[in-house]
Amino acid sequence: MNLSNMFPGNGGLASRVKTTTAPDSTAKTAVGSSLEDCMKQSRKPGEWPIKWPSLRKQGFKDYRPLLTIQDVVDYCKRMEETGLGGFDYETSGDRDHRIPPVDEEGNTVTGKALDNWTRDVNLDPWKAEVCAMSLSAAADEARAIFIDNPGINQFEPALSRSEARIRLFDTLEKYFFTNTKVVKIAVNMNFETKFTAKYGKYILMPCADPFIAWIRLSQLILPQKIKNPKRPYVGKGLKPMTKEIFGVQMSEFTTVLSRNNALFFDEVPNDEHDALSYCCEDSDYAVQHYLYWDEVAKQIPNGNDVYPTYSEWLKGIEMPFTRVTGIMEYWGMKWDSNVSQVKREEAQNANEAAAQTMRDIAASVGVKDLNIGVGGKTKDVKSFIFDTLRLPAAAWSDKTKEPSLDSNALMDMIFMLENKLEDPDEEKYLETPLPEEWEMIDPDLSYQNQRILWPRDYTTAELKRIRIAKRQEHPYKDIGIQFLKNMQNIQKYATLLSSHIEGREKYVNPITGRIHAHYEPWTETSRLSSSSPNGQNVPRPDNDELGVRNFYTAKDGKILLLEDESGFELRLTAWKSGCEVMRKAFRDHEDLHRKTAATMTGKPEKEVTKHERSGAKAGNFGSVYGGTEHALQKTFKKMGIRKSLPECKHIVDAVMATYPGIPRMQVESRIKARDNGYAETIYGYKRMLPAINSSNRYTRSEDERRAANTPIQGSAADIMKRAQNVVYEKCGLDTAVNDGVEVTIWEDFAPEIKELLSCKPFMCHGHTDMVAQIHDEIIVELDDDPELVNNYASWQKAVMEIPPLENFPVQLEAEASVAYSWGNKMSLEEWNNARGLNNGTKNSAV
DNA sequence: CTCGAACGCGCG
DNA sequence: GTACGAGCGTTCGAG
Repeated sequence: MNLSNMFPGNGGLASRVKTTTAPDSTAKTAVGSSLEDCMKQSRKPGEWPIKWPSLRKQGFKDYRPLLTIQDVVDYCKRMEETGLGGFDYETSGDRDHRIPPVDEEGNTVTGKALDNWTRDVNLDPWKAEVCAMSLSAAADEARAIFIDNPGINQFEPALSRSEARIRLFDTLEKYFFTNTKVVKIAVNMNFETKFTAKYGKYILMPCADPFIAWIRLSQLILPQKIKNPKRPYVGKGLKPMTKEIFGVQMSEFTTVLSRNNALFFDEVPNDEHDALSYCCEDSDYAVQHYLYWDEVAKQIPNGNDVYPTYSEWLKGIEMPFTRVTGIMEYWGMKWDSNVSQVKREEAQNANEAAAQTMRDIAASVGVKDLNIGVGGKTKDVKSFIFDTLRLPAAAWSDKTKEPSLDSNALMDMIFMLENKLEDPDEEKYLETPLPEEWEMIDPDLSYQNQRILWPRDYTTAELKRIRIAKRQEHPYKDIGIQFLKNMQNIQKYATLLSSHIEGREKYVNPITGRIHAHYEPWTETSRLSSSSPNGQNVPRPDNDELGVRNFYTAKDGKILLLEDESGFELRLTAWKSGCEVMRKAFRDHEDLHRKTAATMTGKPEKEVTKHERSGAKAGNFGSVYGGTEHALQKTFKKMGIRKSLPECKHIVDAVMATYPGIPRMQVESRIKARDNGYAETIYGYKRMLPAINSSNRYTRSEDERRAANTPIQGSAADIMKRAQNVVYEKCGLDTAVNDGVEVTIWEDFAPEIKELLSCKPFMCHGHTDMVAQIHDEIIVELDDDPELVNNYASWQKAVMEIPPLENFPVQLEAEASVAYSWGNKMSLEEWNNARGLNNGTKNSAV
């Protein structure tokens, strides 16, 4: 073919590569002089000496189309030779969703509105198709496959487009996705995972996502270049990073479209240079970035044998995990709009009733038409409480010093009114017994002057107690309490309504009837975060009269299987702290909270009450966070329990005395973090702690608590990621087998994982689908088939219970529940009984 | 009118 | 000033 057609005289790809690198004399090093500047600075703790890979010169671009299935098979062989398989999809709205990006007046939208349109129409796997894609076996070369674009380079033109697409993905499944000799590389593989799933295929190991690599590495070695640590990916997409690392300006999507008068990529003629280069560039640079950043990652050692460097951690855990977020986003969870509608009206009525009561109370003291707002916390309401009624405040904001009206403060204000307190600090005097003769004592006088009337001298506390007892009731005590209680109500229902009902309902996908929560790994501890809507903060049934979790249901003919790591963070604390008491407690299936309660009360364990145990439980959890008695007191208040500071201190002390490894771990973690400048998880994720050696005591102790907590919380995240990677892998392997593909299992998996992956195929796309993760819990949607459900549950339990390291001192334990709607779950045993399967676990799979 | 800060609340 | 991690809705005031 005549390549000169693809590279027109001016502005062609080859010339563009030259002009972007050559004239820039400063671009001698990989990322330009600014990087040198970064490295010149004295190394702070946690910064590694990195030998940056030298900039490779961009060669002649060998970009060509593949026209037949045989071409694709042949190129897969080529990728097998190099071991590299960059790939990338171009997607366009399908026949039913080709809505032009115009506003109500017919003008083409731009900017943010255009981004939203693209996301909705072109990037949703339920509304769009893969119209073209590319593959790359090496730097500077790539192959494009045009399915829908018009022109002479169409893939298998004799077939219908849908048939061509199906045949293409079948071919890729057989020779590419399941090929253990090729690293499947995609920038933002979350996206590729979703569209691969659309065609029922899975991206199997080994695989990599350079986007994850360059951000994770930047966090460690180029923190100066991350403007917003909470969104470390901003400004770090493929195009800006390619410009920064390789000095190459990649084509812009919108430019390609407008040059070709196209609204959708599949309208760009495939025999134009634009279509070919745009398509191929992404795969080419996916490969180049992968090779570049892996050189960097290899230089960062990890503190464990399983993944000796950051490179192994990235390749084994973190990059493959983008497949997991992708598959969970693809499936989402079914949302029952009918039930939610009924409950929404219920909440609206309750809310309106509370608002009316509040307005009536205000009117009764002469304030007409009080503006309640949605949540009952407008400044008019605040003014009514503190200026009109003059109710005593219970807490104040640190930043603005304004009185607080959160649920704790409301509870405390009611308590203060009931007990005639004017200041929240007076609460402690209520514990002081009131002398019998209190009525005849004037606490404002002194014993010196009152020898005749006072039988004895009184302590300051007693005098305070008497003063409180002698006080008049607050003039607005009754209506004040009534008003505050209605505020509590309105707050509760307003949150449920706006955040959890309306806030979720608006995300229901019209095609699937499901909510596809978004997941991201960019948290400080490497946990997942979820958004749009957040799928990880749905109210628990014990705290939600409306039962929002029940709006999430299994599809007809399916069940939800919920499997959680029991006592996850405490088990990891037992590992990390080396605490023998804790390890033994888990080994012998003792009740850890009861043990703490026994220390706390001095009672034998079996005499501990439920109430005492729940106090100890809060203390045990608090210890994982480096907690103090102040924080514990707050936690109790949230639980509706009032405890004094000394009581809380007593609980904290009891935890430390029961499990002496915990305070030891806190000290050790702190020392280690001071030396390293970072905290590290079980498999090697590192969190920088820039203030760990700060002279500011407050910020330093913040980082010290993080130093103790991150290895626990982050290790939990690492272990969940490994488990979910295995779940994705198995579903992909079994699905491929089901498609008649011969599969092999990636050699680098640990032996126990290999064993679990190689059991008889029983999973399948569309029948055993991972739909959510909530930090210690995996939710899958399974066919309502007892044999499948029991096989799956015990298989996944085995995966979740794999010892994280050799000779791991604590056994992980996973517990399975089954639900038809999320809020109504039963144990697997209960479900089996309900299905008449008393000896449920027929374990043919494991 | 838009945007960010502050607050408050849901989750593990 | 006193707990780790996260996202979202409301209100309000600044620009």
